[in-house]
Amino acid sequence: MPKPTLVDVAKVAGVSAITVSRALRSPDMVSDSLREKVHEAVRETGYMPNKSASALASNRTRSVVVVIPSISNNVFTDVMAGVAEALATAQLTMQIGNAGYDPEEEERLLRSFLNPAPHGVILAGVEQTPETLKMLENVDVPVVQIMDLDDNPIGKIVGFSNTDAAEAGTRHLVEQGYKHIGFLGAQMDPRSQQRLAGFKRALEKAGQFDPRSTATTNLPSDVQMGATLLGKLVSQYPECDAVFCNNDDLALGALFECHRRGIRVPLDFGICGFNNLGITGECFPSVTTVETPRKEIGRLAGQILSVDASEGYDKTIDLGYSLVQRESTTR
Amino acid sequence: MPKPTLVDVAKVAGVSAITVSRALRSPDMVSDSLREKVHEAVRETGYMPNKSASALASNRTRSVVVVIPSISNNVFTDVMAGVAEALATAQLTMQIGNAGYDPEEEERLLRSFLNPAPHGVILAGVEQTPETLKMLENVDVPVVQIMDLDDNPIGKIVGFSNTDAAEAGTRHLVEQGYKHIGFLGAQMDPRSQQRLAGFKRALEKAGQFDPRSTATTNLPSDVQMGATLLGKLVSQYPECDAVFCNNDDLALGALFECHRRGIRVPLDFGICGFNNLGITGECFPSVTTVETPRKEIGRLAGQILSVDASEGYDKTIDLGYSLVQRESTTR
DNA sequence: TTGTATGCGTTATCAG
DNA sequence: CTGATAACGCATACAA
Repeated sequence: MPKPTLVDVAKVAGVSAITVSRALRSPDMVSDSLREKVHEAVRETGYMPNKSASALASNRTRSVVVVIPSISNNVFTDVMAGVAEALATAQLTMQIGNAGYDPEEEERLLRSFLNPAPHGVILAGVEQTPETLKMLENVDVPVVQIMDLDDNPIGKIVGFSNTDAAEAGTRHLVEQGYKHIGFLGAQMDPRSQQRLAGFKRALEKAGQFDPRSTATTNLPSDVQMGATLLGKLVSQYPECDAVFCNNDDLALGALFECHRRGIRVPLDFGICGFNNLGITGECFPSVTTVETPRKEIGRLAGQILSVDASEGYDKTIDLGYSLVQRESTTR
Repeated sequence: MPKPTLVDVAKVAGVSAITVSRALRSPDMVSDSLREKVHEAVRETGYMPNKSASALASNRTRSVVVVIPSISNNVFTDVMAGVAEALATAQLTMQIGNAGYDPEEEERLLRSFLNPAPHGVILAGVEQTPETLKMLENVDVPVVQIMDLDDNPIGKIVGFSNTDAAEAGTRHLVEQGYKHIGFLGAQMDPRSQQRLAGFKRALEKAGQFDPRSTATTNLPSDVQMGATLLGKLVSQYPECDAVFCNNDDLALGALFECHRRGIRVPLDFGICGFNNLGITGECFPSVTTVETPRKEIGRLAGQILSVDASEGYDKTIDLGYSLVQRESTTR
């Protein structure tokens, strides 16, 4: 008996196909006795629902599309883990798209993922192309944006203020008595730009901003780039005695470069990272960083899309951030 | 005109629906003139194929299922990136499952992913449950196993010898003159066990194996665990003057712990990691490691599943490994 | 609460 | 090379 279908199960249970369908999807629309019979028949036949047929008939899939900027960035794998966790309890699956920090690619991916309509969509940030917005509207699918805040999200948005978070990290360096603080940034996407703005704001408030203080690139962010950018920074801004880094990768690279150059951290030079990606807490010296609730963001986004009526949630949800002070800024 | 279908396109092109279908899927079954007309009509209408309908009718999807042991392990995100790259050119998508190093969970995931049948399946290692094997056989879907080697793969297998790779790393430590070499291992899955076997083999060949030399745990592998395990190792094996680590995370943790304890690397203590995850090349001192061709493995697995007849490929493909010597073992 | 009829958009099959 | 017709397995709308 190859691949039992609803009809096969129905025959075994002595009911109609639609009753089986209902017993599985909306158990309380079916009487207790029939529900029991149906479940029994399902077990007996080894029935597995055919997702394509279901999607075709209902014009909806049971999967949530998650389009992230980078699959090799641990920030987003943490988010994905959170999403997966939330979706699992609702019997939903996750369809991942890797947009490579490119809104056009995001659009292309969505175009291919939107037919038939998925159960929901999770997107990073608020920089969707106009075409993307139109598509999303046409399909009428619930959307959750993440990793940022906005007063007018497509659907809902859950994240934190990148500007405020970066300001807090920078302010911490100021409070520790560093006088010439620089900024390291790679992969300068919109949220990175916001962090740069937060950095500037903190220094301007402290009256310490110097135009030579930022070293950035649009190349991908990694440890090596952190070392490179630190070199660039100290050569263009020799008085520099601390850095706020856009990302923990860069902070580690900066730390290692300091080791190589014999610069003492935190005594001569302070380092603050961003995200709290784990390793910053273990290296020597350990690195101060701004922790972001990545997994929690993913989980909440997944949760919102799991429930039928997401009306219980605010349209903008700020999950905040927190400063994790460690050795690299404690002198 | 909401959601144009094949029929809509067919009307515009003045042909039948099935011709449109063919023009898109098997262009050379259709005359040049009609093919042109069809493509024109597709553009005009903005047609996007409905995957559910296609899957239902053909009983095959256009997506490749990839079940990996951990989504937060960069080893596997590198693999995924490779797979995605290969599939993109063949208009295939990737469906990811996160099995958490649990064959039973792998089985559950596959069960839900196998109806309707995907275009192909990629699995890590060779430790599938008997039920998984049976399911795979019933569905008759092409399977590629990765990250290991085996003479009797389910379908094809592309990877490298974990045993040989670990032996090479350990032998390198021997050759550098270290006399009391230990092993650090977390998340002791089957491939980790193979590496442990390779470690032992190298030391036995050198006549240096000591039963106190291994510190392992089944807890997840991360930098912190590397530090913990190093502590355990030196307390149970005080003469220890080098470690081969099952993973770069552990190697970094060991390195940082050496810093904290004032143990000089590489002078007093040698460290060799596994995988070459990038950061090992940037830290201070940089860490020797055994490089594994993760992305290439993913890419090749994706490629094999992209072509109709994968007969051009051997059933077992060994992509090898290579030792990357750095400062942590160079004295 | 349960069942009947019908259609979802595509592809397989078989004719022409 | 092209087309007509019939599935594919399930869910929606309505009826009972």
